[in-house]
Amino acid sequence: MTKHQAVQADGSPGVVYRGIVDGLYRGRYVPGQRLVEADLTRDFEVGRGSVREALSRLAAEGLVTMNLHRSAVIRQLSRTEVRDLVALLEVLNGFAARLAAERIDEGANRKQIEDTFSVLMDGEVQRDFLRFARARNTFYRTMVAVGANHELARIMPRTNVDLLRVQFRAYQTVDESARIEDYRAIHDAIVEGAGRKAETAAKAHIRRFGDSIEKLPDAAFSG
Amino acid sequence: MTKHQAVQADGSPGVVYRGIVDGLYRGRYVPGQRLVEADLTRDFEVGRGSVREALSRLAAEGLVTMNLHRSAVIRQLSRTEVRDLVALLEVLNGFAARLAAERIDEGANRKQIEDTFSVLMDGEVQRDFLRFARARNTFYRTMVAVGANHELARIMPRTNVDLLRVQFRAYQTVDESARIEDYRAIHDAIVEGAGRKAETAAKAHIRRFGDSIEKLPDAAFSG
DNA sequence: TATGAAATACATGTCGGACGATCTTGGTGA
DNA sequence: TCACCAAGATCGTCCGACATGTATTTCATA
Repeated sequence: MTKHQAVQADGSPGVVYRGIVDGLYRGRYVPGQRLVEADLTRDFEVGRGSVREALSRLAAEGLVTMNLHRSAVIRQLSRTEVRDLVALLEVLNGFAARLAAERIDEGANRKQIEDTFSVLMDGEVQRDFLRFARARNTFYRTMVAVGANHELARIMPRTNVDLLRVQFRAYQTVDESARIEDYRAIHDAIVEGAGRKAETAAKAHIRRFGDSIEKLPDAAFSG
Repeated sequence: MTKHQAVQADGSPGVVYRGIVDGLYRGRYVPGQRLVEADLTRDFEVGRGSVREALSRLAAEGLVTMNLHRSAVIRQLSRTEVRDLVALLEVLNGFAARLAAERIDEGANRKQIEDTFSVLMDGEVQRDFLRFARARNTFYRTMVAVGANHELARIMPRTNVDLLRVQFRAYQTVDESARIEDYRAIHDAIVEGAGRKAETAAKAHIRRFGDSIEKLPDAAFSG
């Protein structure tokens, strides 16, 4: 009698994990919100153990913070944390872009980059926050995959870009067209195989993004 | 009756976690070795839940790999993985060194750097593998702490430097004195407040380390 | 003797319940 | 008003059970 689990490909913790990340993007969860284990157990219909495992994975990635004997909370970045994160992302994305450029001629890399990029440039996609966010994530993920540095791939998801995105979604951070141009510059440098140039372009993009966030009012940040 | 847990500062999972990392350095565990949950439960006298949590933390940091329905295994790096890791460390350590240099004049930073560095330079410490490993970890940790980028601090431990160290312990990788000189160069640049220089020195050190590892025989790697 | 499939052993994935520890909150008395 | 204590909320941890999947051994058969 399998009244018990109908194991997903990734298992129960994965269900919870993805459910929360997805809920974040959909606005079901917002930064600062508490995540009580018992509630999640009920909502996702899994054991508390699985919930706890999902939470600790999220905590490891910095998406939630777990305070001892107090419920987990969706993390809300302070000004300093955002600055730190952006500085780190500048370095990492620069590295990723450089690697991708250096390996653009191997296997199906070029095609993959161009395919995901073309989705990103689709006018219809750009108009839908959710679809665009997904397309952008895919593009970045492809960039990392093409770079083929497994350790970087292991580390990247643990930089809470998702959090950044969600936290500042309400604010029109960068002027749309400028952002698109940034992506194009990165893409062009990569397919051109120009490592140095790709690195610079990626870094510049992140820096611009950081600058625009600096200008936001305090209300956009935590404590 | 508290026959139950005598909660450590960090809790049962922490005990297991530290026990394993420590066991790694002490040679109790070696790369490739299987970690059976039941055994760990017995050895550390904690519940299986705690063991599992410790294992997933270790897996998140890349120290062990967990295959579905098969026991966890202490990770053994292949040549490619080592190359990838070294390349990433070069970027990250360079970043850390630069930040540290830029902030050397704030608070007690200078003193902290010099203190931990002097331990590293102690002749007696250098002769003891375990003590030296600890001193080096402390120095790097201090460097990151001084740099004061919280996100970097969050990411760094997740780069399995420990694994690198242990896996190649048997081989005399770099000539001792050269290595010491590298550290000195990094230190000097940092206390000098020369960000660029510190970054270059740190990167150069990692690259030299990587080069020396490239020369090792296949037996030192997995698959 | 070689071989392939079934039976078995082993270990993990997940659930549910239980209980102590600790933080928060709200009420109570000086 | 304020220190203090009781109650509630939640987490940290342990235990036992069973399903699920992998590895190994056994054994009938060619």
